[in-house]
Amino acid sequence: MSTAPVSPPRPRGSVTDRVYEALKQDIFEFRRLPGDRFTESDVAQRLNASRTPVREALYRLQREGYVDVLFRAGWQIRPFDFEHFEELYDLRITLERAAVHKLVRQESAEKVISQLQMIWDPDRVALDRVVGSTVRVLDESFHCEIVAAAGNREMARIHQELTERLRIIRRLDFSKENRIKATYEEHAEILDALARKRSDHAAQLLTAHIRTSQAAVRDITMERIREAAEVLQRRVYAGDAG
Amino acid sequence: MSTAPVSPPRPRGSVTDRVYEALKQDIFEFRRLPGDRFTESDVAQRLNASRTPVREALYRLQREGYVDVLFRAGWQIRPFDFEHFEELYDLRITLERAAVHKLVRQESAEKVISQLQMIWDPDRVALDRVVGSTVRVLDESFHCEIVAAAGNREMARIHQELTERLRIIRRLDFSKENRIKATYEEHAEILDALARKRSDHAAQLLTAHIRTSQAAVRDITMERIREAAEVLQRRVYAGDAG
DNA sequence: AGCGAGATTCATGTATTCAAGATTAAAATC
DNA sequence: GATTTTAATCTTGAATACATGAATCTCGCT
Repeated sequence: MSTAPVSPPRPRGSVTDRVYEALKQDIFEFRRLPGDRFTESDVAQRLNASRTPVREALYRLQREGYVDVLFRAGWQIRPFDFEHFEELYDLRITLERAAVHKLVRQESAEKVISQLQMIWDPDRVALDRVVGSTVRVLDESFHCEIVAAAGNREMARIHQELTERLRIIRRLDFSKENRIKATYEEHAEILDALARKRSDHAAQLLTAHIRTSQAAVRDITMERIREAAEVLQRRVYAGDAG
Repeated sequence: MSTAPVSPPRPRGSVTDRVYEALKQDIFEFRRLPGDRFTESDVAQRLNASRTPVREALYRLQREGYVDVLFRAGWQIRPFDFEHFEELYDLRITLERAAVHKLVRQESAEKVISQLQMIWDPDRVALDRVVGSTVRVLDESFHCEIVAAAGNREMARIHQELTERLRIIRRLDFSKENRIKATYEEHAEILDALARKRSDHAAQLLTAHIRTSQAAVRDITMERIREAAEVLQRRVYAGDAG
């Protein structure tokens, strides 16, 4: 017993992975809307796969909270539940606050912090040229790297999952330039506090930073969902629906 | 769109669920040891099922961190990684501390706290008659209910998962009577602090409580695993192995 | 005996088929 | 016309069959 693993893990290019990513994109791009119902065979046919990998992908998405299975009656995109998103944000704050406090006690902290400071120096960046989608990716990695650097792998994993689940609404935050500018400034402040080992202050700034983003997103989301629904509706009436 | 779900969720008695529970029990009871390798067909034959539900159960267990799939080379019980358990404990502390601070601000707090106080009053319980396995269940629900009462469902869900994953080693904590007595006293103290809305104090007590349990478990676990391994070995030599 | 090439076995990943019951539509009745 | 009954359809859950490639074993060779 206790033989070490010898072969590589599941290959990246599996059908299951492809279906999983495609479905997730569909949900993220609002091509499937909260409440929409569909069947496994539907998805299988659309994505040129059999039901087996489709089912595996759907179960993964179910565990991650994106879809629900209705016993012998198809699947459903989990309806938007804003209270739930609020709770996700809350949990994110809890985790990142804890991470900050852990981080200042790690030896590797300085290195990570100074690396992040290179990226988030508002003076070195042409703020009016920054693209929103890029900032979203950078913002995600800012928060994830802070948590990862705290040294608790499980915490980092949960936080990573949270980030994925919040992505669907968080990216709306970077559609306005003032939010982009604010993000740079706030990140710089947080890093400054971290560099000085002022973990309490850093945690406080981080909390405010996330809360701001949370509030901004809350304002925008409903509007966007309604827009997407209208576009789809129009497509349906024009006879262009699948 | 937006049709409400009409049929009940997946029935409890599904083959997948049965296989899932059986495998988890095997792992918890040390009938399958960390490092052990096995195949899907093995499990299917043993549990009288086809490979399909076995695979679904295994993937669930994989996501929860109990097993690994080796590409085209079978499955493996994830080797014991004590650092990882330490991290799980750490995360548990983080979540429960946050929950305590949230809890004192909830209106429903008083009710939950006084209910728990009924259970964990050391004066009302014949401590020498308490059974370890019962205390473990009660202890789990003590911590879970505090987190649940804080009002963040996602936090409660993650905490619940943590509890499950730690169960395999946590139950070893209640095999000695002094730990049982200490558990009652510490829980009572925590509840007292909560009732007085001293969340800082409660968080501090809770942290110490969990750390104690963590240390006690750390001492016992290795010994137990070795014992289980010896028993199995003996069975193998006696020709009684499956 | 030690070693290596090739065939074979066996593993998971995927596709297909079968089963049971929920949904839906039609038909029959009041 | 409204409502109940019934039959056809459709859905997921589970079992089985097939494909692909890794691991292993055999057999011949040095």
